[in-house]
Amino acid sequence: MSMSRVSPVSTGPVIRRLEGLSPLAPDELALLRDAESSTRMVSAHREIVREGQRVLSGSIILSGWACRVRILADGRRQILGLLLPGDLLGICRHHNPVTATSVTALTNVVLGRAPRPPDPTSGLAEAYARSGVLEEAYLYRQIARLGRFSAYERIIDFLLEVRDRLAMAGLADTDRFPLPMTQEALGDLLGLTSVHVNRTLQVLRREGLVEFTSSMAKLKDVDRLVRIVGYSSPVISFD
Amino acid sequence: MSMSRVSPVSTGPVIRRLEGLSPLAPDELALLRDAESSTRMVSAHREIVREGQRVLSGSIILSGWACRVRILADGRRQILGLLLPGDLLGICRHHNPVTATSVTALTNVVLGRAPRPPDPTSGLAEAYARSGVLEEAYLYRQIARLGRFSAYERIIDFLLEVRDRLAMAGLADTDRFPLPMTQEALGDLLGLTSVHVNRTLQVLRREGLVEFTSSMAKLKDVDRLVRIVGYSSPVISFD
DNA sequence: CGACAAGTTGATGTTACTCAAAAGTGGTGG
DNA sequence: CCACCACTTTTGAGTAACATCAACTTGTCG
Repeated sequence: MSMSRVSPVSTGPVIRRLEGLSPLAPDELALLRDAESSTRMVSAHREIVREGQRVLSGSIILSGWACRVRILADGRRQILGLLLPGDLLGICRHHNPVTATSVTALTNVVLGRAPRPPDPTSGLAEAYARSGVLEEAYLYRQIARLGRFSAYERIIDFLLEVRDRLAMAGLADTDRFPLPMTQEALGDLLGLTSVHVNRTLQVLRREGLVEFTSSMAKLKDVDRLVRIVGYSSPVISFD
Repeated sequence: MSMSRVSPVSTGPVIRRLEGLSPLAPDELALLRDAESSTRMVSAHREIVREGQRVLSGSIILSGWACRVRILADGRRQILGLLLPGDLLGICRHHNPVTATSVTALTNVVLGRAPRPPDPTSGLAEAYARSGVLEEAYLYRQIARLGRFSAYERIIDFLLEVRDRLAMAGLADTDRFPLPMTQEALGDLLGLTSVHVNRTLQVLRREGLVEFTSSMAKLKDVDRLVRIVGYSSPVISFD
């Protein structure tokens, strides 16, 4: 990835993120801007797609947070992964007609229709492919988190991942970013109870590692957090 | 999927599995049989690919068990997912050059070169695509297992998944199938210590739910096991 | 037979869950 | 503006699940 490209200040999260994944031609940028004109709104807690439903067309998250979720027979809930602004949803990697998971809005969400790439070698197609690779990487990270991390580590690792992901869409400072999730939802994501999330967050605050104010998280010592969990950003390619 | 197709008795696990995913033309079957002639052997505990390596070409597992694995900085190990006979490995969904995870042989493994599908609409391409969808479904299941299941439930759910997957390759009876993993490895997969795996297996045996003999598992009451964890096989499509 | 890996057992410690209630927060309508 | 409501966060006390440590036993294979 070129390090010298300067992004214009005014682009939205979608273009920001996808252009960060692969350089886009002017006509592809135009396609993406079109996507932002035909939108679908989903309010918080509503379902976006239901597990087992046929996939009709791909979408992009223009704003808001959503999650893939699985509800167990006895009501337990596991959030499998997050979908943040600029993330893609329902991009058929061939023609798999059925969704493997339900997707639910965590906040109010605005969806756009993901434009079909002009051809398979276009920058947009490449960006979609890399987005898919990243999504897979987040799943692997989530598995390692749940399997081998303590509550304390899970929360730190999660915060660092979210910061990284939001930064790709231009939505995070180096140390501050929105975190519009209840402690209940955090528990469902990290395999914990909301009570234990609460207590662990208190520890992190008391240690001066993080701060939370009105749906914003602030990481007060990123280096230390990174060292605690051995965090590293996923590598996509060496091009 | 057609229910009336009768598989020949003598096909290997690869053809058995892929043909179950999508009907294959005679020339595609020939390609797969070729794959079984140029093989690579990897002995147990050896690495098959290393995280961050460039992906050269896709492989198929002809025999043996492997796993995607992540090692944490302090040596903790998490097995992210299993790769069983007939499973694909390193199929580029576009040209993602880098592996997201290491893959290690759990037993001696024989790999074949995955033939390139004649064209994107061929049965083989469809089978590869569905195999990818399944792999994703197993990741989601693994997340839910680690996040919301007890040790007892994790083991049951895992056994049912393995039985399903091996059955697709013709390697499982309804109630009996190979399970060539140490309790240590099971722990690394299910986010538990080997000691706790051992104790939980004892409970399952005492309850008459499962039996283990020389690397084979026998499920003695599948219905009850299915009900305990609310198990259901992943749905691929409605074609 | 010997050696090494795998499985088993016991005692103890820690992490995280459960249940229940209190305190804080934000939105809505009178 | 205030009263009310639902939701979220916080706190406390007790408990269950799982980890840790260390030893011992069993199996496997040269």
